[in-house]
Amino acid sequence: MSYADSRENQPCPFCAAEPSNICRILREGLNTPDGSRITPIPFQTHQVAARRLIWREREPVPHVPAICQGWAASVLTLSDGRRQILSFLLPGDLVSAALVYDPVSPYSVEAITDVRYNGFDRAAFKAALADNPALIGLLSAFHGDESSHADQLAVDLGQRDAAERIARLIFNLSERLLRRGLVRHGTPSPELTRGAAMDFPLRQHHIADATGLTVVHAGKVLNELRRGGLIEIGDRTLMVTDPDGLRRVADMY
Amino acid sequence: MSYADSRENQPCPFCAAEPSNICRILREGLNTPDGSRITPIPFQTHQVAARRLIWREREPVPHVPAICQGWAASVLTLSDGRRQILSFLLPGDLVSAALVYDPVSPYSVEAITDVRYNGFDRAAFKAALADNPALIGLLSAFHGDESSHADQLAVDLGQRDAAERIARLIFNLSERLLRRGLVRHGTPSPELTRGAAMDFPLRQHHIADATGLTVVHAGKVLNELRRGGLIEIGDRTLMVTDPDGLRRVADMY
DNA sequence: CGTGAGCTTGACTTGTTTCAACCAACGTGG
DNA sequence: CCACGTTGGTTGAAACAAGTCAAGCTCACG
Repeated sequence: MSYADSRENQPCPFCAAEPSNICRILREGLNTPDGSRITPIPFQTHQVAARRLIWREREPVPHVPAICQGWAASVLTLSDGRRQILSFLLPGDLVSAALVYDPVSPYSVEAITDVRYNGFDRAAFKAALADNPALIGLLSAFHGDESSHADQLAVDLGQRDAAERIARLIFNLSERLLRRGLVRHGTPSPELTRGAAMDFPLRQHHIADATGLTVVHAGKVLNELRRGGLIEIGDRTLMVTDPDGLRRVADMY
Repeated sequence: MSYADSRENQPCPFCAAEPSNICRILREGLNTPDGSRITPIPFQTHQVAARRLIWREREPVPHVPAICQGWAASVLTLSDGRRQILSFLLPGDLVSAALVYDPVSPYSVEAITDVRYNGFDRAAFKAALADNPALIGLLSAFHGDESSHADQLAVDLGQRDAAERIARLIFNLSERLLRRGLVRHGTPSPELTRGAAMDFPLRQHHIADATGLTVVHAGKVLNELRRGGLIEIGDRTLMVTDPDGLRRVADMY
C-alpha cells in the first residue's frame, strides 16, 4: 500500500492481448453474444517496484486488483520462514477471485519485476455482478480455473519429483505467456534450433519456493534440464529448445 | 451414478449439527437477519457403498451434491497410478462449489464409508442464487473456504515433513468433526487421560494419499505419534490423547 | 572498492521410498 | 467348517532423492 504510487485511470499500455481476458473485459466492457452489455468497471492504476511486497497476508486490499504489467507472486509464509509460492501472476491476471467479495487478502503478493496493476472499484464490481448474469458466469469460470490450478499444484507437490515439478512449472508458464502473446521466436545460441523464447524474470529462489525445493537443489535440476538441451536460461530470458522433451519430463499428456 | 440408489426427498437423519451449515440451509431454508428468506432447494437423497467411486474426474454430475452421512474423499489420479487426495468430505460438506455452475466434476469422489448424500437441483440452485444475494454471499464464502483450504494443502505438501503433515491432517479432521458435533469424550485405555475420541474410518493408504507419502512411511510416522502418546488409533476410532503435543508437532499457532 | 544478491559445485547427512517378508482379520466359496 | 484370497498393518534393510553446509565465483550497485 504505502509503496503504491496511485494514478488516475491511465490507459493500460501492455496488458494481456487475449480478447477474452477478464481484466481486459472489466476495463473495456463487453457486448455479450446474448445482446446484453457488461459495462466497464472504474479502476485506478498503481505501480510497485520490483522485489516489493504489495500486500501482506490477511491485510485488507482496498480494491480488486489485476496485474497489468510485470510479474508478481502470491505467497504463504510459515512462522519459521519457509515460504510457498502459490502462483505467479502475469499481465492480465486477476489476483484473486476471493477479493471481489472479501477485501482480506488470503495470501501475500510480491512484485517480482516492476509491476503495474489496476485496482477495480469493489462496490462497482459487486453492483455490476448483481445486474449482470454474464459477468457472474465470467467470474465463476475464473473461480473454477483458480481452484483447478490449486488442485493441480497439490498433486504436483504431493506426487511429483523435482524434475517433473520444475519442468511443469516452466511448461505452464510458457503456455500462459503464449496465450497472452508474450512469447517470441528466437535463437539465442546459433547452433540450436529455434524455440519459444520469453522474458523470464524468476530467480532460482522463486522456482524453489514454487516447487517446494531448496534453492540449491532447484539449481541443480535446472542445470540438468539445460545440459539435457531442453531449455536455455540466461539474462532474464528463457527459451524452450526442446518442447517435446520438456513435455515428456513434465509428464504432460 | 450406476451405483447410486436414488430415493425421493428422504429426511436427512444424520447431517451436520451446525446451524450455519450450508447443506442444512439449502435443505431447510433460512430467514436471514436482513429479513429476506432463502428458500429450500429441492434435492434427492442417494446412497453409495463404502469403497465405491461416486464420480470420476471430468464426468458430469447431474446435481449439486452435499455429503449427508459418512466419509468420502476427493481425489486426482495420475496416469501412472499416483493419487492425491485433495480433501476428505464429511457430513455437511458441499462437495464442490464449482459444481453449482459447472456440472463437470473437477476430481473423482470416492466413498470411504457407506455414504449418503443429497443431490440438490442445479437449475433451482442457480435460480435461487439469481434472486437471493444472501445465498450468493453464502456460496462465495464457501468458495473462499475452499480455496484457502487448497492453499493450505499446497503449503503443507510443499514445505512440511511427514510428521507435520500427518499431525496437521489429524488435527484438522478433529476440528472439523468437533464443529459438527461428531467428537465424543472417552478413555479407551484406562491408564490414559481422557481425550477427544471420534470415528476414524481412514485406512493408512488414505492418509498416505492425502499427505503425499507412501503407505509404509505413513504407517511408521503414525506409529511414532502413537508411541509418543499423542494419539491412539484402533478399531476405526481415533483418540487425541495429547492435544497440546499434537498441536506442537502440527505446528499450529 | 566493497558489499550483497545470485549462481554453481562438491561432500556429506537426512528423510523418504522401495522391496520384501510376515501376520492378523475377514469374507467367501467349496 | 475349513481353505483360501484379499485387505490392512508392521518391520527391517538397502537404495535413493533431496536437504544441508560450505566454498568460491560473477555481477550490479552504491
